[in-house]
Amino acid sequence: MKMNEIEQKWQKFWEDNHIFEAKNDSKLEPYYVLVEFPYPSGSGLHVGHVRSYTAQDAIARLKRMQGYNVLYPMGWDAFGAPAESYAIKNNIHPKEAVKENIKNFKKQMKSLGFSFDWTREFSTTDPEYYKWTQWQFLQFYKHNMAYKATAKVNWCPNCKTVLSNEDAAGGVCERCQTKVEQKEKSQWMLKMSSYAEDLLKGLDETNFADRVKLGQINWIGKSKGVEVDIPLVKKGMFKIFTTCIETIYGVTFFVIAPDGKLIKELWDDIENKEEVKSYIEKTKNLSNMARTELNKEKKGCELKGIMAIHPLTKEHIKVYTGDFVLGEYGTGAVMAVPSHDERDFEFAKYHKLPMIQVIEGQDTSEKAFEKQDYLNKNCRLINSQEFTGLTVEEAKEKITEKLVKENVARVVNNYKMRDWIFSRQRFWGEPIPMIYCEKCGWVPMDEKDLPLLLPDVVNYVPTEDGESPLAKIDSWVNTTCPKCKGKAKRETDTMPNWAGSSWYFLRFMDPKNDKEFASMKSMKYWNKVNWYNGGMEHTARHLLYARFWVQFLYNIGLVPNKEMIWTRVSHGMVLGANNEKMSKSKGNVINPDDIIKEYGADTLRIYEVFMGDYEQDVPWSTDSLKGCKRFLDKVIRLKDKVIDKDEYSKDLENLIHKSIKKVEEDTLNISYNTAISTLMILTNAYNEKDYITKKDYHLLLTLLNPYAPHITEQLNEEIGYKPICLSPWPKYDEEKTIDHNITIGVQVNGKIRSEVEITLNEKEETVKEKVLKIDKIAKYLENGKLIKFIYVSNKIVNLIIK
RNA sequence: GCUUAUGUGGCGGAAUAGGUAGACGCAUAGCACUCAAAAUGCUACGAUCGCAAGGUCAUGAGAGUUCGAGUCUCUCCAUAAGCACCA
Repeated sequence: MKMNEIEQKWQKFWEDNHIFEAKNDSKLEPYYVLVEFPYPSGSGLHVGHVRSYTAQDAIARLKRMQGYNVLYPMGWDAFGAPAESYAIKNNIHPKEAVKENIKNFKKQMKSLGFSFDWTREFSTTDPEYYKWTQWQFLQFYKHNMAYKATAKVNWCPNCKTVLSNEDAAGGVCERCQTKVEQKEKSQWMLKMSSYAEDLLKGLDETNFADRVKLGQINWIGKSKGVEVDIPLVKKGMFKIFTTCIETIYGVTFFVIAPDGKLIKELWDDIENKEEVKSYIEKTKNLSNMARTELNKEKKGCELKGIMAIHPLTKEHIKVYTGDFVLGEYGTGAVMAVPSHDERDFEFAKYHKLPMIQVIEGQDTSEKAFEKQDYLNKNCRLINSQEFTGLTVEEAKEKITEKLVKENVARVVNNYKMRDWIFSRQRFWGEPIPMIYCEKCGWVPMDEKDLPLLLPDVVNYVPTEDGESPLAKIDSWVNTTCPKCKGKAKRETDTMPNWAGSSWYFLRFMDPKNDKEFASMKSMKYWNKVNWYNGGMEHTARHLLYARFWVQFLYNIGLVPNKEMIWTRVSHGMVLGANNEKMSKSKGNVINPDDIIKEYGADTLRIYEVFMGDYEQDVPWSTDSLKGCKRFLDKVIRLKDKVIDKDEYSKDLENLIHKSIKKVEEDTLNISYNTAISTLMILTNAYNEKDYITKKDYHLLLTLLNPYAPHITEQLNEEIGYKPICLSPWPKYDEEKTIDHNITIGVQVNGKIRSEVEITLNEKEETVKEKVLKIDKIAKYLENGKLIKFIYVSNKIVNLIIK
């Protein structure tokens, strides 16, 4: 039988017998294995996809054999800009393009024999699915978690289009290389910032890898500090946020953001309005990149007429605006301590402002003495009235205490994480189900009218002023207000790509439900995603969005757990043979179809997990792939050595039990490469024998099955066993994995000189006796005296000889 | 600049409650089989000195702790990814 016939035969068998279909009403323990569902691009499945799908497939198959009711689903994350660009270019409706691509992806996946439960398949672009995405958006809105606000977008003045951060990388438009501008647009926002603390705390209820947790923590960016009221000489006040309250006596000016609310509040009292206005204008149009170019010189502009009062010394202090202060973070204003902050230092130098050193330990005439250098070094305060002489750490506490007591400050936390900008000026996304009525304002659509379908239009190009293409379709835009029934217009922005992927794992638990996005009963049964795998690039944002979404649903009582994902693992990329990212332009792309055709699906699967550490990037090597083919060929040839005997060969027993243990542990421990090498060792051991028993062979095939399911099923059938996919995973006997005779190293003065064979847990005396009898060791003893005999049970012998 | 990760043969990588570094695979070379090739099998394969026995040096660099360090501590260096004025 040819390889591809074997593959097709078993793929058909699995499908015909519904082997991989998960049951929602099972009595068995559930196990939910999830891989990030792909964006079905026109270029087809990437060998990188194959790597993670194979890895997770191995887990799914193993867990199934262990008797779990395994859910291993697959679907499509098919909204997004690439599909839209493709559609514009080829003049085809994205819906059609997506359909084609999905078909191709699915065919490729099936040819690899992944054990997905295809009965649960869906695409985020299915109206039956995005109906619920829209419905959930309405819940956000109804619980005051969605609001409209102006936010900056990347704008290409040449293409007349809004760009994503990715497309605006480096501050230029990816398509035409024009400099990207910042444009203010009114957009829907989700109040994610209010979940910052919960998202941090929730991490304790997960089993994410440390580096994944860290990614989440960094993205949330919590900092603890003090918010201080700063009164103004004339009238009013503003607030500043600082994490370094100990430097408050070093304040020589204040800086407020040019882009925040604060400057507008102070506007009336500003005397040099023209100058300030032109500064604001100048910074406003700069993209973030251009702003960082100004890094060297801290310019900015004094706010004449505004004079602040130092909260402790009561001195009068100047106020500036400067674009290094961000309107969106903290209070949008900072206290400037040039002696102890590099940015403030440069600003002060530029404006020739005074500096006061308040922490001892370093000269501050040339550069600031910053917190990373003075914290926890027992540095003491100077020039700080009654706090002089205290350590930085003491002063932090005492100064805060005083300010809080005087009721001019509060201890607060700030987070880098902002609210989620939820609008996209694009066609190919979920329409936001909101309606604007002149009389009633923003009104949510009636839930029973969902889904709000994307219209079939011919032109997907955004409008001249950056509105979504939907804005051009009058028949779609014009509607009636659900409240007053008067004339109204639909929101024409669509949701971001992240929306559909924020809850898809819940839908997989109950994909056909047309009453709710998923029933509580199903979600309670499946409980949590046991194992979630995806790329490193998604560990920060996608995971954070998904967790936020789930926590919100939990808080309004719609999901059973605050965290619905238990373990998250991130895989490394598969690079081209030249160690660079695979790309068409570099000509280093490997198409899995070609590999399957030439070497077979099982070979590709084995190679993908054997190629290296799963969490690290690895370059492609066709030579190594051939080695995996050789391994499978060896397994096939072993069949000629099989004798009809239904027990393990005695001399293989120990190795067999060790192998079961190791393959099982490694597979569930993301050490796929060593699981394969264990199987290679077992195969080599079989190969050295003149014959092996049927049972020996069946065992090898079973252990190998999660990785190479086709050929193992075939060989297994040929020796007369029932299908592996219907058989249990073998159990190992701990007692039989133990080696009773072991060889350990013998060191002289810490250097390996010989070895000695001992029995397990052998007593020191007899080991010593044996060691001293070794010729080589005896020789060392002739030239010196044995000072000390070190024996670490079952590990090593070390003789100290002088 | 900050954060994180990673540095082990010609290559991908094994090995961490500190205990024989280089498992497994690839590449390479020699041999066997063959008219030949492929496939397969056997042997060698970190560097270096030596005919050999054996020795010396080796896990990015340098120190340290230890009977013993790829693994622990400190100081550097390099590479990659992410964040980039977060007060």
